[in-house]
Amino acid sequence: MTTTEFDLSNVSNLTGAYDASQVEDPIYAFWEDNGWFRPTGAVEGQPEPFTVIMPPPNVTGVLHLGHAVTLTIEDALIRWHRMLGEPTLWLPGLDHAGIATQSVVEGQLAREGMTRHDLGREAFEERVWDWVGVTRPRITAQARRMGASCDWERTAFTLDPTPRDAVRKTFVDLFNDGKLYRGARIINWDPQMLTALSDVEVEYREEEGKLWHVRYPFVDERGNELEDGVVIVTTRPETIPADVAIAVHPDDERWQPHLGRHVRLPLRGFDRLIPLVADSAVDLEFGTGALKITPGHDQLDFEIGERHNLEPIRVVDWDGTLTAEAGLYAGMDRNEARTLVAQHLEQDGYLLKTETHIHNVGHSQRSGVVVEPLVSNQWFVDTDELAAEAARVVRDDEVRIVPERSKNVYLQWMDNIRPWCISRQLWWGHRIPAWYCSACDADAIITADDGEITIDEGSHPIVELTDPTTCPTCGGSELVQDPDVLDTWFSSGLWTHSTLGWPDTTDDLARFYPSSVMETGYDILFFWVARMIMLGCFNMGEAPFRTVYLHGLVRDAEGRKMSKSLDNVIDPLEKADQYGMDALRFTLATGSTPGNDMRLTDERLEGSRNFANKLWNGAKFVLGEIASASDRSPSPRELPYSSPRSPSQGELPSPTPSSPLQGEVPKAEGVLPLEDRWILSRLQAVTDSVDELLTQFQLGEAGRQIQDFLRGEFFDWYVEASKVRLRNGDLSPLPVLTKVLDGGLRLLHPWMPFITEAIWQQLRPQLADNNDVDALIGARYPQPGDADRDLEAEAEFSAVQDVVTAVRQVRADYKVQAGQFVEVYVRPRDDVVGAVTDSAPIIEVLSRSRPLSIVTDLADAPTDQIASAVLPTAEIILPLGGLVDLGQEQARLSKDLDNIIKRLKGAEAKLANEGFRKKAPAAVVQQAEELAADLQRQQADLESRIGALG
RNA sequence: GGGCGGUUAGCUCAGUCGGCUAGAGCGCUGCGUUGACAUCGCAGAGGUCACUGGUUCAAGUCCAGUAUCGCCCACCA
Repeated sequence: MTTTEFDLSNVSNLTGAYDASQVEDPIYAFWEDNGWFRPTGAVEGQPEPFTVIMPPPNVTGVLHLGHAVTLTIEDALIRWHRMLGEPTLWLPGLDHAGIATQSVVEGQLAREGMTRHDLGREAFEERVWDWVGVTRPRITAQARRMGASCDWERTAFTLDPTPRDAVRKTFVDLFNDGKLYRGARIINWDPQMLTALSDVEVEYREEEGKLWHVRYPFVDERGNELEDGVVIVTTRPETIPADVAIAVHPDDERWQPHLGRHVRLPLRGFDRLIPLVADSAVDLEFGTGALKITPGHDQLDFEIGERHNLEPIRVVDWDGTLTAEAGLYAGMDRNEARTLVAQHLEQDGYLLKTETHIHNVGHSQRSGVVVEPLVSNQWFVDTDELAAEAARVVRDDEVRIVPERSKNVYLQWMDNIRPWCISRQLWWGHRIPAWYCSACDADAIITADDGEITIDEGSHPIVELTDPTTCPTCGGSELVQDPDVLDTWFSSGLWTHSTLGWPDTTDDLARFYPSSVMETGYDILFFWVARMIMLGCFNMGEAPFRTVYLHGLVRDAEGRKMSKSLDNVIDPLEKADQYGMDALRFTLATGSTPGNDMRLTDERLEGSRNFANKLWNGAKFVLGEIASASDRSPSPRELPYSSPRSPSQGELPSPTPSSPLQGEVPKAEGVLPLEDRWILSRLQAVTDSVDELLTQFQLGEAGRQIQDFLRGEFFDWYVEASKVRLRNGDLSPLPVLTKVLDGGLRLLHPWMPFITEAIWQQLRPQLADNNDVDALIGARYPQPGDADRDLEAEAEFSAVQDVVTAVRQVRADYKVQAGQFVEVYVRPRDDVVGAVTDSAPIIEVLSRSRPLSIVTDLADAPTDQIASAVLPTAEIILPLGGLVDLGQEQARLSKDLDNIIKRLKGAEAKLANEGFRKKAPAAVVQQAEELAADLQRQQADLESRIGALG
């Protein structure tokens, strides 16, 4: 692959700290211009591709934190697999988002004093397309800023020709299969958007309402009202005009004698009689045990009505006002009517009681208004068989859901699924591909004054793959297309294969279906994931992805869900401007575990930014040293500590590419100093762990471990230790510095792609194997088994760290001046596993800035005016002269001793336990024995130290 | 009504297969004008792992229950 060079000189005048704004855009262009986002290694017989189909953002939206999480996680997964050398495809796209987009544009029109009806259907659609023309590039630009390494050349849109064909074919196939039908059912109606909704588009919120106790009087044979009657409770008295019965439980003894009798509607202007029927759906515990049946405005009542052949009456109109059926209440808003009806009931003596009542009220997810259950002619998908298969593939683990617990949520939903209402009375979306014959369906086709058409009951839809021109029944050629559009999730549900060319048989489809991971928020598990699995299985005969990864919601610092009304929405791009995109990504990726919500705070973002800065500066140091070494070659023993051409602060020094470091890191044990062996082994340890974690989708933990390694081990210890060797010209640490920095950058790249690439571009010429690839995005990801762990070195260096920390602690305790020369006497315990066998690393870490000398024989140590420390692997003495206070020293050591004794007791108790010795694994027992022995030695040493003080 | 999740340091959160003294960041205390970095370094303080019981040689981790906060689903009007 030919690539253009990434030139950091484009990144002008970096001063001070890492400046993400100077780096991110050029790096992104560098990747994209060099084709890194296209699937790589597209060769037959290559590893199975790793594919992610991006959840398409709403075309009119702006990128919010949910998208930011999605893009971060998917990009990290994609980059990891790309670096593993697998062919990777990340396919981006956008969703036309029917109802959401239409409501945005209608809002714009409203501000101009218009409605969509003023424009008419065609002009309105044009208007939306214009708007989409503005927003579409905006949202893709935002995704680019995130660093998303997706294949923009394959960008899909749900209204593109291929997804359109996919919708058409799916609709026809479902119809011909009998899984799609049109009919009058009770549906959720949005009286503001004036459209039907599916069940999942209704959000239930607890609200305080009123529970009215209303008496429906019995009448005698002549129709005169009697004193007694049936008392029901209702929350919606305005629907009384639509009542068709009173239902009670068949086992309810209170009402059995009255079954079959009639009561009269207790409302002014109504003398309609309705029967008392029995239905086991009635809860005899609730209220009075009697339920008014209003099939036109309640789901349960509709079902009861069907069982008793009771025709629904529609008393609430599409716009939420009352219909002519409501008599004197006609034309009133449903809430207004509710109040007035209650008032009348009270005045007329039918209202027995009013109580407050907390109940769940359904609101339209989009408009927020209270949903009205209405009987309406709509298109439905019969989901029974689709759901059974969709449940099976998850139950059989053909599709794995992460986190695992979401599997139950999914299955429970699938097992209780109801028909899916897919028609929407909107203009923006996929027009329903059904036609009606003007002749045959003349009665069903209703044309309003403004020319708009609705299709009534009893129609005969013509559903074919190509637009029909003649009626198959009468041969007539006057056909009318269904005016409605499809639920936006119908086309999104096909996304997994419509983006790959389906219904055509394409190479992409063959190669990339099913995709590897579907990553999205758990909040759209039912909306989207469930539908994709149902429709994917139906169309393709195979589940659309192997794994579903569900991430949690991003909340504000107080843990609240972000919402416009709370005015607590955090703009990810604003945060990226402030802290850098890598910092934002790292924060989002490491901020939570799969499926758990996270809070985003400035403190966390700051922490990530500081980590990026640390990395930048650490790399700057390593690169600077490489540059100096190159300038002053050949003799590494004569390396000056300072660089002759010291790079200006903040700028990454550019080592001369023509003089890379000579040689690979020596492999043979014993050749390398301890700290080299240690850091290389630790690098491998982190590599192993990260591989394991990523395989389990634990991106957060993996990212944190890499951070801990780079900061807590590489920069804090290895780089510090390396400085002595750089200064005194011993065996150069540069090969190891280079190798570990390289490894760390590779490991971190999926989380922080920009800064790692920027640094790596400068490091690349120094790498021993720099010929294979010239961008980190395509470099090989470190693998388990790349190197052997060196557990001995890890143990021994750990002892070095203990010694160094102990010396620092003593110095801090006695407030030894930073520049003050101090000797340190160390007696390593060479009889202990992991003991320090060589004092050089201690010197290297410690002597960086604090003059000291190390004497490894305690016999030579002074006995007066000393501070000391006892470690499992060594004993330490520092002659501090007048700084030492006998009482303080005694207190310090006694505290240590107390601690040791406490732990020793615990260890001994454990070992004394017969069960432990018998049942615990031998290694664990041995470990405990060694610990006890260590502690005993430390106890003895401390006691003798304390004794010497007296 | 059913289901799920959280409860670990002052705060926000990790903690993988049950196993050494339970970790990080922020905050806090002390020291530090270190030739990568003050967006920093070093050292330190700070924990009954919500509670009760159980399993186990061993429990933050597994089981049962309780409390509490949150979420999802559901045809109690």
